[in-house]
Amino acid sequence: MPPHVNDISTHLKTHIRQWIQDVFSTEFTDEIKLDRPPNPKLGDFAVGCFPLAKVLRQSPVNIAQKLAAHATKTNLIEHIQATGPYLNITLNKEEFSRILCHHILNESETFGNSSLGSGQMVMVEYSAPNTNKPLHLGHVRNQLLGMAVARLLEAVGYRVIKANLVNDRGVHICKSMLAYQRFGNGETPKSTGIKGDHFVGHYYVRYEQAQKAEFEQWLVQQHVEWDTLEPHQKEQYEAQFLKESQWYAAALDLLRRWEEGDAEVIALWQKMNQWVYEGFNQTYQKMGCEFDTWYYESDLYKSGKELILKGLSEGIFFKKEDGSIWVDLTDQNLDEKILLRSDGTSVYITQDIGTAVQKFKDYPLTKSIYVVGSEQNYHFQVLFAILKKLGYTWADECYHLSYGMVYLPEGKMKSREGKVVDADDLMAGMIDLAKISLKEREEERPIQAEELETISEIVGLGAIKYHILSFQPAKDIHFDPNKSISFQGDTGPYLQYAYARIRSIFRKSEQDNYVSLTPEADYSGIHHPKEIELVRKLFDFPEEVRIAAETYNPSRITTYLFELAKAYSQFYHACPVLNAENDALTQVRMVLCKATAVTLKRGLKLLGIDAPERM
RNA sequence: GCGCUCUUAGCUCAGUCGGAUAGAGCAACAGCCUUCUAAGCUGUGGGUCGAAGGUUCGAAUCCUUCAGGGCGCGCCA
Repeated sequence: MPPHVNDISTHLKTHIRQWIQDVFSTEFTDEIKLDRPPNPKLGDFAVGCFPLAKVLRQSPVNIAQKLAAHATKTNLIEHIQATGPYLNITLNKEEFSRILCHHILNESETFGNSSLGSGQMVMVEYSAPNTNKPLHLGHVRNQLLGMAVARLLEAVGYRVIKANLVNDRGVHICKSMLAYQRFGNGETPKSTGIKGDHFVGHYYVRYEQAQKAEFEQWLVQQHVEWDTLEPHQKEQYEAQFLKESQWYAAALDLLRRWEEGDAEVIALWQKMNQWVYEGFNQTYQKMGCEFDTWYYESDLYKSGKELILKGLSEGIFFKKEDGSIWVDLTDQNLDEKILLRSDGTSVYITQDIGTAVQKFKDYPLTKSIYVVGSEQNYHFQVLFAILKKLGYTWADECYHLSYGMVYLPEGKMKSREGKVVDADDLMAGMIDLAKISLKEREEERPIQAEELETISEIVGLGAIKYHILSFQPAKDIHFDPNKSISFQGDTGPYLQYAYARIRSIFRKSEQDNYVSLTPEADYSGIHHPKEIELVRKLFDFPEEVRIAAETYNPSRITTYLFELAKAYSQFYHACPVLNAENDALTQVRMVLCKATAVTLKRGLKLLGIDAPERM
């Protein structure tokens, strides 16, 4: 085998730089961007000469022509052509595919990985559930995003700490506890056969119902016609009611006793939270969520107070007449924000300040990422600004990975009103649909009962995960449970199907040599446009992983994988593998198939999606 | 009212540093299973990139204004 180029893009960029040096006697130090020409006939790569035009004070068309006239071929570079302001480069397909396939098959599980983040540790905080109700579609988005970003960062070399910050205290937790005290009759998840988080969530709903009934009765006593009120009047009445509500008072009393350490209340709290964790863990396991460390608000809710007092003594914060402590962020286009109440107790952001500091004490982090919905954009601006004022230089390395709201056809999800898509229901529903689809195909593709279960789970979950992750994080999702997720077209199962077809080819080959197949082959047979398009797509994967990781955007990967699977499906249709014209062509197409399978599996893995051996 | 954000085909979404003719999927219509899985492939129709200005050789992309949607503006979390 002739000596070959290790890194195709480095080879191209080095040569392009050399040509620029030769023709214009100028060293071009900026990044050279390799694009793809709009029409494959123009070449495999394109370089726009616009950045050069500025430096050289010549038209990009001229530059492209001069470079093309001077450019020299190599083993890899077959043809260079100027088309308008673009320098189009056509590679020798035998070399291109040979180098690439060797690389992919040798790398295998690590294809696409890089070392951008080596030596750096980053924390990704995600999920952040409340322990009074089950996980819903909003958590699903959060968790899929958190896991995908964690995996992407690992792929580019970061050491990643996945953290869960559990909201396990507060009046909302006490509400479900109170309802359980009053209606529970000693029932347990075990005695009722209900998953623990749903069991507790049921009592939270019972509380809300009871308080709502009390409210309606109260309105009658007040002689108020609710429907005729203006919004601000409604707010006034609601506030007034909360002061008089027996139910709310009882919940607050439980909270007070919890904070005092009342043994009976603590025991109940621990028992009910334990039920919830058991339920959450089932959901986490099914979704593929993992955590390296857990933070609990019950441990942290008083933290941050000392930091505020220290900041006060240093003149960073100020005290108002009533004794409350504030920070003035108006110089940063933000407002004044309260940090400690007049009675000296913490507010939400006080605790977040303490927790942020704690994370950096616990781990030598270089980055700290918060996966939290866009409704808290302002909160995090304020939080990071305060940390910076306190003098923490790492405040600049804190990043709010904000994601858009999830809307149902009837509007925003409201858990208090039961207007949610439950995470467990969603997954079970999609798995059922996948099972139905598999059964419909049972005649052509017989399937055993056990395999039916595992494959429908892989496919159903794949459909959800792909769909949710295919949106850019910042964008809102309008989700229709009945219509949004399908198994056809631009979907998770489409990618899984491409993978399953490859595995099927290997099973049908003389001996299933998927594992043992080496990249040794005669690549001179590669010439079909669909083969070449597939090779081009495979080449793009590492760059896509890099961009997705740097921008915390898994939807780059969904888009890429769909294009890869589409290129493969077209190849599959046009280019017989086992029935190719000759054995050498079969061999090299097998290599292409394996390279595709490796890449698909690796890409799906980054998204937390499994690749089924058959479907 | 103030701040942030979004608006691309009937629907759901891509579109990298401003660059070649704005792309997919779904839905609709027309084809393809005696060849490796038809959850697939091929083809057709479908666009004033919310509107108007501006910057630029060049704007879906940057700036301004406007319209419409969303989120936030608690001694809540």
